Amino acid sequence: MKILTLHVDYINFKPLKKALKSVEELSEKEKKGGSAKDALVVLTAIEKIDDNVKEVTKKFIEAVKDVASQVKTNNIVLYPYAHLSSNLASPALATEVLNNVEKELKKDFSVLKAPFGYYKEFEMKVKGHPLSELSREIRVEGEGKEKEEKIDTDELLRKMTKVHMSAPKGEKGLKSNVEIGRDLDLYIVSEIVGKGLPLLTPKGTTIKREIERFVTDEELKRGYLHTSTPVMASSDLYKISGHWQHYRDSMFVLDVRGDKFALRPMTCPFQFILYKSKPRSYKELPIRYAEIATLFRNEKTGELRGLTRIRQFTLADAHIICAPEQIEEEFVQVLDLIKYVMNSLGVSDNDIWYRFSKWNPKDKEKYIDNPAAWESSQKLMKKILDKLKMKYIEADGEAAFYGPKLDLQYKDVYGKEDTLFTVQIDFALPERYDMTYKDKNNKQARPMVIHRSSTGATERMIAFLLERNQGNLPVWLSPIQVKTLSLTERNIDFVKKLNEQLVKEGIRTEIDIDESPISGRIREASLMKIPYLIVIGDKEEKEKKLAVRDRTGKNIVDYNTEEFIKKVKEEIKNRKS
RNA sequence: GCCUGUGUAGUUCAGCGGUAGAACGUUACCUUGGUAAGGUAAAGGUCCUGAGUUCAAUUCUCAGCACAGGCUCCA
Repeated sequence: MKILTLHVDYINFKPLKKALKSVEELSEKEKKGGSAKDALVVLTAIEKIDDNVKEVTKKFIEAVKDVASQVKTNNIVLYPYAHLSSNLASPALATEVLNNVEKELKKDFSVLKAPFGYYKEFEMKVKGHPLSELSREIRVEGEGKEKEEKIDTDELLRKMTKVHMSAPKGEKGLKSNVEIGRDLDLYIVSEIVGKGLPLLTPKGTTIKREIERFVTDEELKRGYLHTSTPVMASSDLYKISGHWQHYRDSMFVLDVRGDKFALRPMTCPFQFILYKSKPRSYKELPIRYAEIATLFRNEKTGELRGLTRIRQFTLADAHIICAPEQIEEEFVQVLDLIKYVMNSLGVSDNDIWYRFSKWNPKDKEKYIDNPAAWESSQKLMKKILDKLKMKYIEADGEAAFYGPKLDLQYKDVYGKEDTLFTVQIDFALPERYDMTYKDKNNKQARPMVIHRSSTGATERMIAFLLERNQGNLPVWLSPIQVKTLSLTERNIDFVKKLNEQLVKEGIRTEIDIDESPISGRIREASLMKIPYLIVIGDKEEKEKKLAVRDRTGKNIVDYNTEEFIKKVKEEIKNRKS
């Protein structure tokens, strides 16, 4: 990076036209240009090698602070000035550095930034004292030619095996999902992978898969159409909805050969594109698009926790596009689905409460400015809730930026509140995306959209279930459903054969043919919260009976093999909790 | 992002200004048992990383990284 600092009596500038195609449009305020008095103008050229944004920013701030303190000014004008270098950075990198630098400078100075990527007219009067004109070259150490990246394989390998799974006990000594996840071998957090990116083990993955299979099958029965859309898209896609403007800071932005892309933080626009791919008739509505969607949100570091708040997560997401007169019925249907899902997963009404999340008319920044639409959609939601005689609390300022929400809230073992499910009525995005259909009178009409999740984020749901049940998952969700243990060496063959039979029936199993005493092995299996343990000794082999121990340890019952298989399969099928 | 705490064996943790310990787990051998811990032995460590103080740092100081809790936020 090269900078030229000028201490001026005044500077005036005004953008005239774009110098770069890919550059963002200016706000009305920015179009008018800017001016400052008694300021330090920092003409700045960002170069290709400035890709270590953090370090470059740090050095830049140091340099500017140094000069500013010498010339005794608190006003900084950050002025992108390409002409200082012949080795310029990509516009994306330059923008990133400039934004970052601006943010940091604002902590200590009054900062004015001239727009990047525009031809600008400007005039200024430089004071002329010895320190009024200075140039600096900002280099991060080890950069440039010497920047052969040194890879310390040993260090990286050490980091790779470094697992952090320690957490305090919650209220009443309950274990958190982190502790349970560690003890039951469900997931790990590896330092080398990165923050908020847990790795599910085969056992953890089993739980996730079962939940997602269940909800997919149920949605298909209820008329949802499942889609499969990309996990990234050009930033333009998110600009239409306003997500880019609202949430840019918590999106993962990528430079794809000079174009700006982002990993998707939500599914809406993708499914809207599918809707818009051809003209729609009222006869097609409602269209219910669903997707088990992998989403990415660059949450702030302090917000990340266990499986409840992570940077990549999976949402059983859906968007119901319907005519305004259908919205009430669809909303009711969504609630019915959620109730069904809750029931199947063993989430009771005592675990959660309903929050009717409304906008805050005073917060113009956060919410789309359309008071009439807000009032009418909130009224509609309230009407539905009251009609269903639901108990809920009202919360101002908790709505999405595009519409009111019904959130199902829960508390984790630490007593912290979080959202498990959410249903949102959206009046705004259909308009922004210009979604239409032909109504009965062959007139263009505007649909409404319900955004909803049927299990919430799968990872968070798993965390909730683990904490709620302290690891004792219902049989259908248990990673291992039946474990068979041999009492002596003589029983190993029988155990193996029995296990094969169980596996063929679609039961998830493990065997333990260890030669240590049975009590220790029972203990080990109990700690893993396996629903059924079968011990096979000579007696069982002879009598062709299975000695089955349930998770409570209180009942040890003899079954014949067929009976037992039937029992377990039925429990799985009925999702008995 | 802010505040607080933590980082030592695969895991959970103890410990200490003079380069380390337990339990569980792992492996081997012994043990052939009846529903929550059978015995013995061995292997396993850059005490998170970097800088500073010091004759000497895993230990003290600072910075960074990661994890956890609280705040804030959550499309």
